[in-house]
Amino acid sequence: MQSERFTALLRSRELKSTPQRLAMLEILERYGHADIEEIYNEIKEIFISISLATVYKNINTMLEAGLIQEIKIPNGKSKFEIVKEHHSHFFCTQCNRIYDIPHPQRLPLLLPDGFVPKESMVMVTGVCATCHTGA
Amino acid sequence: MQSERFTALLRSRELKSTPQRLAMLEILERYGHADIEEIYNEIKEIFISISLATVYKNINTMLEAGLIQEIKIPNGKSKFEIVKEHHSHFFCTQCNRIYDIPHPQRLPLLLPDGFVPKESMVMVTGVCATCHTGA
DNA sequence: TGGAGAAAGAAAGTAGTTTTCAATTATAGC
DNA sequence: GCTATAATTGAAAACTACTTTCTTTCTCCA
Repeated sequence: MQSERFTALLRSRELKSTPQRLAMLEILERYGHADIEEIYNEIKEIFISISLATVYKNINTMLEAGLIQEIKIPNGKSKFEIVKEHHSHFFCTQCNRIYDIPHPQRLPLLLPDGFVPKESMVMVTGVCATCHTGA
Repeated sequence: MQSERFTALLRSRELKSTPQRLAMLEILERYGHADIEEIYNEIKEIFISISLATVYKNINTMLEAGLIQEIKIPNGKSKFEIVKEHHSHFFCTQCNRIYDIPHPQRLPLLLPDGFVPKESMVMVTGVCATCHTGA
């Protein structure tokens, strides 16, 4: 079953596997990228009395565990995604959707002497194919 | 005088040149990158009774006018900077400072068919020279 | 330099997020 | 499977960041 995977994922980071967390991960996987509001609205369909505080707490717990990551959106609310291979993001300013795009093989970065890079993030804004072809 | 420049800058975007806005621009220039709190604390030294609402309103006004821009910080508060030539950012996770770095000449991006890029942002995290050499 | 319109300041209001605490639940060990 | 323990949940209150409203003051063009 699907949730076995997420249970294993949670346990691998010493987090308890609760139905609420499993549902959140399932939603994140289905959406690809979702913000707090989207997650809360979706999960309420299953757990009618879930608290928004639980959603926030689990987001923070899973962020700290490195299970999910935050994507800061230009002039918008943060979205979250399950951590996977390193990639870049395309943000469509028309439909507000986020798309994963391959991360450039080599970012030709010119860092000043002594600067030690750890991670690089690329965010491209523009218009996606669906919006552009006027669908 | 210094403020003449900022007055011209504000007027070029049809914004009135007020002492508060001039001070904010001066602070932004001096800091390079500053968050709301830093701006507010600095400007209070000059305008003891300035309202935080004024700072927010001016930030938003100048953002909309394209005079300044927001930099979203991984796990941190947004910083603001005066708009200048396109560049990338380096965020030192040790001292929390932002550094401007040259934007890669050519970002080797692989966008799906039909996607039209408009802007690209690169954020590099790591440790800056000052922190790395243990200064 | 007078007046229209914009901006400032103060205070109240809103949104988003975190904390607290009692009750419940997951899981490791038996 | 059952139990103990520690973590998680939900509800409410609290907190922080930001915006709105309203009145007063300021900018700047005629």
